[in-house]
Amino acid sequence: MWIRLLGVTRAAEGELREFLRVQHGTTLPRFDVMAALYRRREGVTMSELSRMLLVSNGNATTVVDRLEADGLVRRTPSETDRRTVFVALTPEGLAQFEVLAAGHEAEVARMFGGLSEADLDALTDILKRMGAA
Amino acid sequence: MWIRLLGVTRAAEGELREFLRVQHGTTLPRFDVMAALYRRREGVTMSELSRMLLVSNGNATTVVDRLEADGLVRRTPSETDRRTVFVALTPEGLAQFEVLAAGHEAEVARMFGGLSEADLDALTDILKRMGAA
DNA sequence: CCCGAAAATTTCAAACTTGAAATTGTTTTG
DNA sequence: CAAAACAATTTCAAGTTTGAAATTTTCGGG
Repeated sequence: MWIRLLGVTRAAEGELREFLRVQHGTTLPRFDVMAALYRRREGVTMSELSRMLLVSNGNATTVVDRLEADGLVRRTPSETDRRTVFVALTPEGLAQFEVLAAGHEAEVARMFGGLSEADLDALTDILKRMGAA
Repeated sequence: MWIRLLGVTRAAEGELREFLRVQHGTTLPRFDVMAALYRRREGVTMSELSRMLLVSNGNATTVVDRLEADGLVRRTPSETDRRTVFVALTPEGLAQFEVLAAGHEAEVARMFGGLSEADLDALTDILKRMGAA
């Protein structure tokens, strides 16, 4: 079961990676960061970001560094705690992400188009319980 | 659904990575390669290996390079086609993998212990159909 | 107030990963 | 047969990822 889960996930990730690269000239980690920042429009701290994406702090730092250099993301120091930094999408980042997201959505739908509603529901339900454990 | 699938898989991968690192001083990619070679005891070509693991050829090369340097894996040139190379576990690799595999098995069982037999069957069934698509 | 523990982030070295290009070898076809 | 197409592997540069160490800052107890 675990082998199969890993296989399906890796194959899907590979297709998404390919899609983002060929159609949009970007990468999966960049997309992941932008998606997290899109869901939390008001901005998140670096720690929150790495927890959301299940990656290390150091990793979040380098991806954000690159996005910031490209003007898609902005760092804002906290007023109340000089250790923390808030990260948020810039207007350019927001605009670019909305294009990406539409394509991404369609690509995911295409990849899992073969599944019935019942399968999707059953799968979501089981995964929810797995995540809770 | 996709988000949840990715989340569950990443979390499980993270736990396995941690387990392999702390308990056995090795890494997930090394384990993956050794597991593939264990399943195909007679040896596989580099191309087969990267197809089995869903990674690029270049990636397979570097992981095998390291395992070979550690004496866990052996490269043997093909007699009939001078382009291809067969990779297989050495006796040391085999012995080490059997220890790793026992721990890995227990760790996977522990991680997914909360699921019922019915859930496991349903999940396996759906994943099987997804993989076929 | 001050010191040590804890927290947030960055830095760093090492490993992993990708995709493209280069290398070498095989096969097909004109 | 020779040239072109195809195949297997490695090399390479760039990016990703990790976990540990370093840095800076906050916070709590003495």
